[in-house]
Amino acid sequence: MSLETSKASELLDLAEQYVRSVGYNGFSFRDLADDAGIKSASVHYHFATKERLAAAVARRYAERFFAAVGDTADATITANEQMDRFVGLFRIAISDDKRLCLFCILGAELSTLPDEVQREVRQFFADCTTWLASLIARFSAAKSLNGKDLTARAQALLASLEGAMIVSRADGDLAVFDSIVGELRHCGMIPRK
Amino acid sequence: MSLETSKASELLDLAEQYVRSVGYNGFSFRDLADDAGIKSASVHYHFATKERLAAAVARRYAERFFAAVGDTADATITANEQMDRFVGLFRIAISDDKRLCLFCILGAELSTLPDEVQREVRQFFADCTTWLASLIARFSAAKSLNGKDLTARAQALLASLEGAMIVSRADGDLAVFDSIVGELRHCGMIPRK
DNA sequence: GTCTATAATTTGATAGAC
DNA sequence: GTCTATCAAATTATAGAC
Repeated sequence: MSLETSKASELLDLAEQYVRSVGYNGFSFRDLADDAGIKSASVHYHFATKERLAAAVARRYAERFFAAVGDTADATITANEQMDRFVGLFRIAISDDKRLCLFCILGAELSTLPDEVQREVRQFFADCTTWLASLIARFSAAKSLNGKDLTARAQALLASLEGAMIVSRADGDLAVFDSIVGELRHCGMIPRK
Repeated sequence: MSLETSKASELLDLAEQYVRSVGYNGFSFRDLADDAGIKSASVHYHFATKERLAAAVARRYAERFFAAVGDTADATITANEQMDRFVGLFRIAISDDKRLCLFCILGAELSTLPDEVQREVRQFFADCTTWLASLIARFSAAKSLNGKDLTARAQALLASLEGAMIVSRADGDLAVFDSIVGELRHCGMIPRK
């Protein structure tokens, strides 16, 4: 269960790719083991159960995500730039083969996930909403909004981006994602200072 | 395989509920059979394979969906009312226990679905985009938009609603869906004549 | 850390009786 | 139309050797 091991992190990488492609119920320990060049029993040495593996994948994904977008209190980056970073992370996720953002697919699968994984999913959406509300508050156009309005704005934008990945992948064209982002900017859902 | 049979349509009902709750990979023929009070072997009499069952569920769902929203050329209903119908169908889907719109979850699972089901998913999103673009065109605010712009608008709104269901369910509060719809109206993504 | 071997269960699906 | 019986394969997971 040592996440320091190179094999453990390799398994996390592979598991993340699997989840983002086919979901939690769409891959097995054997698929994972084959890709990693070991036996499925050996996967259990690193991660006792599939639930713990998926929870570890989710936690690492969330940590990296928030590390990548940065702190909203960071004064060395403009609100515009930080919003571009945020949107950019979703674009990177969808442009990676035919995959989605991890929490988009886990969110859709929510009620079939083990408890520990469900908690990670809910936590990510909650944290993401908080982060986004805090960023939106930095835009002058949002100066008149109270906390509840900011949360609503944040959830709407988050929802639009998650949905954009699904619609874009179904169409098979990354341009659809870009087109939707363009609409979100145009209508002010993605603010511009 | 006779979809006229009452048992076949009961199985479609149950399968639809399963897919909308736990996805295509989240339930088995035995789960379905138990709920229907028959044996799993008997399910195969009505639907030869899981692929054909899921495809039938998807086709029926799409047919009912477009029948419920009506024809965009129908002059007996205003564009406002028809948009409310459209949004309302998504709200009904999410307010049904902890379920999603069928194509939201199938869209997320896309790359793990059998070919026939994948085709149904792509078809629904394509048809839904066409329908929505045609409706949006009826609003005066969209009079200056060309076909490509209308498609982009339609895809953006469709994506936002699909994502709203995921985010709302993760939060566990239907009010989140309503709040997001409020934002979509406010920013003009959902037009108003 | 990885292996072999295996357990216990579930899966989608088929054959054939009633 | 539904059943019993069964299949082959896959699943998560464990025990114990190396």
